[in-house]
Amino acid sequence: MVSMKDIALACNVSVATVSKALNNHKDIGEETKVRIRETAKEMGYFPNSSARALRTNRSYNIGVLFVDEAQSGLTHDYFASVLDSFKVTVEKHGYDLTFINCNKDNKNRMSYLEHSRYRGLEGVIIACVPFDDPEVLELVKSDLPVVTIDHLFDNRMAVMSDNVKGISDLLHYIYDQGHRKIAYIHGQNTSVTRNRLVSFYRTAEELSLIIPDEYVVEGKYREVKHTQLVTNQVLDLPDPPTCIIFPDDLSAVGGMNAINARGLNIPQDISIVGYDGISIASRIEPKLTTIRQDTKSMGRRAAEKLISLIEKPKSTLIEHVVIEGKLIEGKSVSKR
Amino acid sequence: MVSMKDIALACNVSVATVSKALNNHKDIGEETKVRIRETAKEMGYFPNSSARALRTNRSYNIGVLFVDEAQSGLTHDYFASVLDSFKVTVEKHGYDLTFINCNKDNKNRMSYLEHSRYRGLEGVIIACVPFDDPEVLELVKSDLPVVTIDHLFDNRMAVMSDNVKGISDLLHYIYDQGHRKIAYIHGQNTSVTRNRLVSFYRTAEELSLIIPDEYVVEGKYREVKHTQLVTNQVLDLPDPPTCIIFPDDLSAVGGMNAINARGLNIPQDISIVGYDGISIASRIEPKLTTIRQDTKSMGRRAAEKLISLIEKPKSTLIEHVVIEGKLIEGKSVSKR
DNA sequence: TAAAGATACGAAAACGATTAAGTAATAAAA
DNA sequence: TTTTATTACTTAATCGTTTTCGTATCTTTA
Repeated sequence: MVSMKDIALACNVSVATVSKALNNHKDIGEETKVRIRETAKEMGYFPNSSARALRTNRSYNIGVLFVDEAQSGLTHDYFASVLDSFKVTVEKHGYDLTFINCNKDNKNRMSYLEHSRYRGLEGVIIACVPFDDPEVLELVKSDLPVVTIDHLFDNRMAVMSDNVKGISDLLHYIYDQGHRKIAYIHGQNTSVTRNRLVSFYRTAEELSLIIPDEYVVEGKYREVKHTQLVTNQVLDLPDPPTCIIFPDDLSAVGGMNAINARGLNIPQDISIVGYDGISIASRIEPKLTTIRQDTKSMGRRAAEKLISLIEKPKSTLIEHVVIEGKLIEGKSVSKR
Repeated sequence: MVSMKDIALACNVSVATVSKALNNHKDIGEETKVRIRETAKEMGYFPNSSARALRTNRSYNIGVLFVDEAQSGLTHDYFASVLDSFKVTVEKHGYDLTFINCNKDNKNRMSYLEHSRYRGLEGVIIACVPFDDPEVLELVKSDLPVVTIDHLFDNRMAVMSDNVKGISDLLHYIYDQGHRKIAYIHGQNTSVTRNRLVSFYRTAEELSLIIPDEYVVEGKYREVKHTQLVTNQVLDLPDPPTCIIFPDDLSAVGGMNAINARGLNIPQDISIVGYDGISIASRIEPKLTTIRQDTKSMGRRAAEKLISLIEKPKSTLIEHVVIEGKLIEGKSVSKR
């Protein structure tokens, strides 16, 4: 590896001069700068990030904390898409992305915070984790810049999908199609779910809809089997709904199967909607009516906010960015 | 941040002693070691990876090169799953994962190799990229340990899904169900596709199947729209097939839609199969018959091989690891 | 013409760790 | 008892940068 020393030698200047030339300091003569830069390029020089980080205490490295049942949130369409957009944006600003080790069964492992310090990470994006995990809390309480996705912590930057508007839009749409008996199979008890539920009931009230308790049941996100069970349970009611809201697109597909298995047709016999707007929604038949979350904006905004927090901590306002989704009209809701 | 200096001061020893104690060198007294370790823990010490990397030239950091239409391969189910398993395994061995910046439109950007050197990456996993990209070739030709997924380079470690056996199993299965008129909508011209095609024709010959040229057409991986087009083209043939093999599960869903739109039923009127075995395959109705690629093994083996290459370059055999997939029998192929 | 300022560079310390080489002090061998 | 090993440390150099503080040379200004 060619270092500044080599360039200094080749150019007959000191290492300090090389450093300053490459960093465009103003106390180096113009022709010297040019000469040094050219030699650097010729010799194939690239800085050593470790040395630089050691000296400047800046790693230009951002941590990613994604955990799900499969250890990382990578196979989770929605979060993978947010991460993707996040990655593109931080890279534009010269940062790299490193995974925070979340392999809890390792010997000698560090906590998330310890790991972040070890790698000199300048900030962390947290998504798709159990937010009550003590290690997550340790991270959130630290002085490290942090942005969370779809979860609110006091005094911490967060980027949220607008679940309130999402559910409201969905319910309004279903109502406008003429439905009055609407069930909601919601996900497990998380802040996202709670927000959606609140919005669901509030919107129902606005619309003067009567929602029997049996119409609102807990399902599981992204679980086909369990969703089929719950769907059947709802359909077995003496007075079944004419439309079901599922926790997400994937479980909606599960619901679809349960419905088809009963010989019912979507949307003639029963209407359904999903949530997320992942690719599968538009690929199945009938196309699923759903809320497409704006993962691209979410990732970008999260990145911008985090970088701002890193680079100008004083002047950056801690806020909760809420990103609206968009209703995607498929063919899964009938007009009544 | 507390450094070795602080611990040395607190323990009344030199920094060197601290370092050796923490790294368990044998020339430090047992009680001194214990004392130092305890103080380190109490003071909340964690090593500084930059300093260590600078000095030892070992970063314990591995690069990930994943590119797809959405900039990274993250939203690609199959590859995300491989990466996930890869990540778990490298973390078990104390390595971290950093993305290689693949934002081609950045000013001042480095090539993949330059970026790897800059970050001191010790090895790279390459997947889901255009393998004829000059930058990829530069990386592959370098002295950096590299493992590729689903692509072969001379003298380079590769982990491949067994596409030959996969297609063969699939064709045998379809044949055993009584089908004789089998079409193959294959993906774009890549090495994976070529392998599958060779296997398709060879197996057809084994089975004495006659495959008219019109039955083998180029589709696109993971493209719903285009697949629908091609599917219709095949179904419009004067003598249409009774079963269609699609390039992957996602495009199979596209094909399904085209078939349904014609008023045909799967599998009564026409049978179909996919490839990949991603989650959607088992969630749609009818369940898709497909080849589930063993992404978990692929990721794990890729990690083990790469680490072996890093830690004992001399004794590590460069080889092409081939991982078998498994036929998943759904309900999308009828018995004739 | 002397003092002050500007310009262009260099010397050296520092970041936090690792490690080869050296050195006391003690134990074992001659 | 002297020599040699062994043990348990320390010293100091080093990795590749950045940055503060000098300093020599040249240009202005009084």
